[in-house]
Amino acid sequence: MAPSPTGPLHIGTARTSLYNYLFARHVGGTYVLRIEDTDLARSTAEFERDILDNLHWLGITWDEGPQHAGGDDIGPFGPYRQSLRMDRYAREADRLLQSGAAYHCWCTPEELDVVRKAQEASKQAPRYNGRCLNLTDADREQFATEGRRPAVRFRVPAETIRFDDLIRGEVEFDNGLLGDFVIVRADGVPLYHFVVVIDDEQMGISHVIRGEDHLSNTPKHIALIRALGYAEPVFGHIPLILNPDRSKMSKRKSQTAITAYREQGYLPEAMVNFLAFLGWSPGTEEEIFSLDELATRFEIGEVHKAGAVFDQDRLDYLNGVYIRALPDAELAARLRPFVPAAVSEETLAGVVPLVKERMVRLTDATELTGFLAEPDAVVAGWWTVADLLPKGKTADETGLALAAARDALAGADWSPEALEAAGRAAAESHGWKAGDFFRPIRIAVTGKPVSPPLFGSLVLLGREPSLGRLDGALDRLRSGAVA
RNA sequence: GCCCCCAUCGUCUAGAGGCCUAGGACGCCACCCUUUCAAGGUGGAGAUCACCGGUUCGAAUCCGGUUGGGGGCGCCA
Repeated sequence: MAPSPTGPLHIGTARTSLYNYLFARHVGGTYVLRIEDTDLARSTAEFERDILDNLHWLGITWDEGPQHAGGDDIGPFGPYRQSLRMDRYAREADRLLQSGAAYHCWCTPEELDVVRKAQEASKQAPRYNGRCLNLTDADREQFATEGRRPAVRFRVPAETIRFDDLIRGEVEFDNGLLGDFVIVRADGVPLYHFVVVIDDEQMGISHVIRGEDHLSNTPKHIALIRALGYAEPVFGHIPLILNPDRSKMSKRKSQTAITAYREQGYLPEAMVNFLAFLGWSPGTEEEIFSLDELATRFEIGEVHKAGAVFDQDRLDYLNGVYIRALPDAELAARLRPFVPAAVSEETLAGVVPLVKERMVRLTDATELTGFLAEPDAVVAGWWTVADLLPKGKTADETGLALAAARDALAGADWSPEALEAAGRAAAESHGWKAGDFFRPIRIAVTGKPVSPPLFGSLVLLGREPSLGRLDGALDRLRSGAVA
């Protein structure tokens, strides 16, 4: 797996990492992580940290590579950061230059841009025109005195490249259609297509599993591999994750950062399960799998060829499934970062059984437990007198009912069972349906028409605060405030 | 423009010639349960398997073409 720290861990990169992980674990191989940070201008330590942290969060572990951001490498073929391997790339570039498989190109970006624009305008394939292929020494001297620095271009042999893709089977390209591409920039920085091939060889990579967007880059890599005399790895190109409009999933149209999902309260187990099924299925009707189970079932050859739309509804459903499957104590621990600090450990433990079946994301706890953390005045601000009234009931009628409810509850033991018994008895003697009777209580205490189970909520809030909120509601009702 | 890849319900998918009058899940709708909302249960709508040819006794499954979609063609990765 070779992420580039030019942005936070992307959904697509996470899924590619996952498939690599599952494949490696399934076949008992060695999983290597390499940081592709040759683009110094865009790579940051912060993004590297985000990528490694979130990979850890998902439970994806690797055998070789930097284990933590800024940490030491593990493995015999390091360093595993490309920025630390520049001398190796320079040596290989020299070899190619020596053999004539590569040549210096003195064209400036501006000149290349002009050519490319012209090609596009005349509906031609945008490719290098080979201008620097047959330069004389005088030409080169001239360019040098102009202050130009040459880039290194690979002379792509015009031949048909065939390879057997793990997922797509036989694939064939005509490299005669390709232009010579740059492998080392004028400033000496080697480029992706070049370094990836060198590292794969030097790190003993046997299987390259990556996104389908690299399928048409593969013939370039194979040409380079042959020119360098390397062993050819096996390639597997997995389908892309798509925006709802079926284009490649992008930041512009979808939420792509794993961190964002993490911060919104998605569970890593749900994320992994969801991602694994975006492009693969075990061929049965089972759908809930842990990472380990996935690793034992996963077959790279079963991966689909077509892209898969990222369906947030399905992720939400899976997240709910995983939340409900968590033991209460475990859920409480995971909820801690998402509930206000004002909510005590005891209250949190008590609230878990009440909210467990009502959550899609961990962040839902903030909403569900707000009435426990906020002061009375804030909670009172969440509703109006009109909200209090059950359908078809007047303010006066509701005031009478709420007063009766308040008295009944005040006279009961402060336990869910006793409160419910008292509440139901009061509702019956008042002649109201339980649902109508409980509505003003619910709103007065929790501030909202939708809440966790009422009597458990009352117990969690406590007797005095609960009765206080009921009294406050009664006052507002009696003062005739119409809102 | 050129090259490559792909194509089963809205979405994720099962399906590797007869088991398919195409199965499951999400979402949607209805009902049940129910103190709200969920969760759960039951049922339902939803796919002429992109289209057209061909092979075959028989095709969603094999072959060809068409159409549609996607990806690539950077001194980004």
